[in-house]
Amino acid sequence: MTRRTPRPRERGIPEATVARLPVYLRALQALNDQGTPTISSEDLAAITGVNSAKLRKDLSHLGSYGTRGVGYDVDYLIYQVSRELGLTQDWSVAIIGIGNLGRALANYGGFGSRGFRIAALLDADSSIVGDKVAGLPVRHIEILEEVVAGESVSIGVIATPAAAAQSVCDRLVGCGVTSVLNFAPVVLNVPPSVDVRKVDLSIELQILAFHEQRKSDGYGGPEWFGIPGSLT
Amino acid sequence: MTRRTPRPRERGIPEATVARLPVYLRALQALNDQGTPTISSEDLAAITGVNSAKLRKDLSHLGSYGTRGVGYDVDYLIYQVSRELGLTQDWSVAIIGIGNLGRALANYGGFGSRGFRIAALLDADSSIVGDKVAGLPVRHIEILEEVVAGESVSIGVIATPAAAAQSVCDRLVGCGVTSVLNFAPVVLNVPPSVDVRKVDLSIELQILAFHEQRKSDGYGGPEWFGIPGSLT
DNA sequence: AGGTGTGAAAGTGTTCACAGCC
DNA sequence: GGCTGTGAACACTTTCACACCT
Repeated sequence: MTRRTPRPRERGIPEATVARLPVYLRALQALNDQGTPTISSEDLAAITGVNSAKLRKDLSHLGSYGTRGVGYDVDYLIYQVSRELGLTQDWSVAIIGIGNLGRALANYGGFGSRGFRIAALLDADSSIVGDKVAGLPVRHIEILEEVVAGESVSIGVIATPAAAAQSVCDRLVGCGVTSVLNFAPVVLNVPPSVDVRKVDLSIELQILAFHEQRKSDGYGGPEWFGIPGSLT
Repeated sequence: MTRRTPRPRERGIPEATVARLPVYLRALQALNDQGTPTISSEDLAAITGVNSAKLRKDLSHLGSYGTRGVGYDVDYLIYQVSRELGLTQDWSVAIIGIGNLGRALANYGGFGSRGFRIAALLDADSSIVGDKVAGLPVRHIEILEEVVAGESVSIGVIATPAAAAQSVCDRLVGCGVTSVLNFAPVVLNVPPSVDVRKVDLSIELQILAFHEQRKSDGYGGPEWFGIPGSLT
């Protein structure tokens, strides 16, 4: 039996692990930039703010890439994590909605180090269509399907007002986009084959407010101390 | 024994529940705007994209606010959820780093319906200090401590370049801010009493790329169908 | 000695299914 | 009849602790 790419574990990296791999990757790249050749799970865990056992278990899902008594080779681990995350190929991204936020996203140069290419900017407002933002022309949303096909867009970033988000999403899905990053404050309805991730400023603030309230509440005075992990 | 506010459950709403309450709240407000007086868990769950049992369990952590055979009173539930999230009081927010993103955040009017007030904008770049953004003057980061005290800031939003984020965070923590929303792509080091939430564009894209890769991989063809919940 | 990889235990979160109330 | 609230089962995640390798 021959297999060209020695696939580590046949399938199923836990979602919680996937969400942390980018954090490890960033730390590893920083270590690499400063010339560190190897790193122990203990040290990398400290840098990324996780428990070292968790880090080792996370990495073990990719395969056995560490050396006992030594640690992990930074370069090699960068390669393995990148590969697992699919960053060895380039993904074309379209940003829809070039308001304040869309502009900020377009200009956010380090859009994840490498692996992503902002391929198109789209907006419904004719008065900004044709403008250049971050070196790219804003195109009219009318030709979304055409642009998605022409640029092989595989990830759509929705930065429109809430009211427009679902219909933009439907059109993206309609022309084959199966990954969406949604900044509009609405729950998007999509078929189960489509992945949606949501970034919602006001939700984050509300979660912070909840905890902030607890801190200054009557609660927690007495039992605050001595309960390890009562905060987190 | 007298208690003015009838506190539902003495303590400990699960973190996962807290993260969903803002989503329910937004849906409830939309229902209220369109005049819907009551809603069942089934219907609210459909709108917010969760399982109805989960929704009921989430709400049960706040108390017994539903009516069997009927559903939940929209108005009353809005009040209870808002109160639990601490939105009955106003929180002052400072945004540090008024680049593209900071500007977008400052202009993002519906900053969580109500409950939050953008109290200050700060930046290190003297050439934009004094400019008005979203009706507020940009002030110099030198006077951060003064501004935090003067405006009673309780939530700091870090929208600076990565290199500046930790030192800005330290200064916020130093003058008593215990809630931080971090947009800079770095892991912030804070004492355990401080809550940090992170919003990271490139991490979200990388997670999407991982799943996108899996979809177009050799994997998943055969066992794709018939496994309920194999995605999500 | 030093540090990875991993069973096993503990902790969290989700879903089912139904008793009980309206 | 319809719908909430919740015990119990299940699934996922984290953490511990240590065997095993270098």
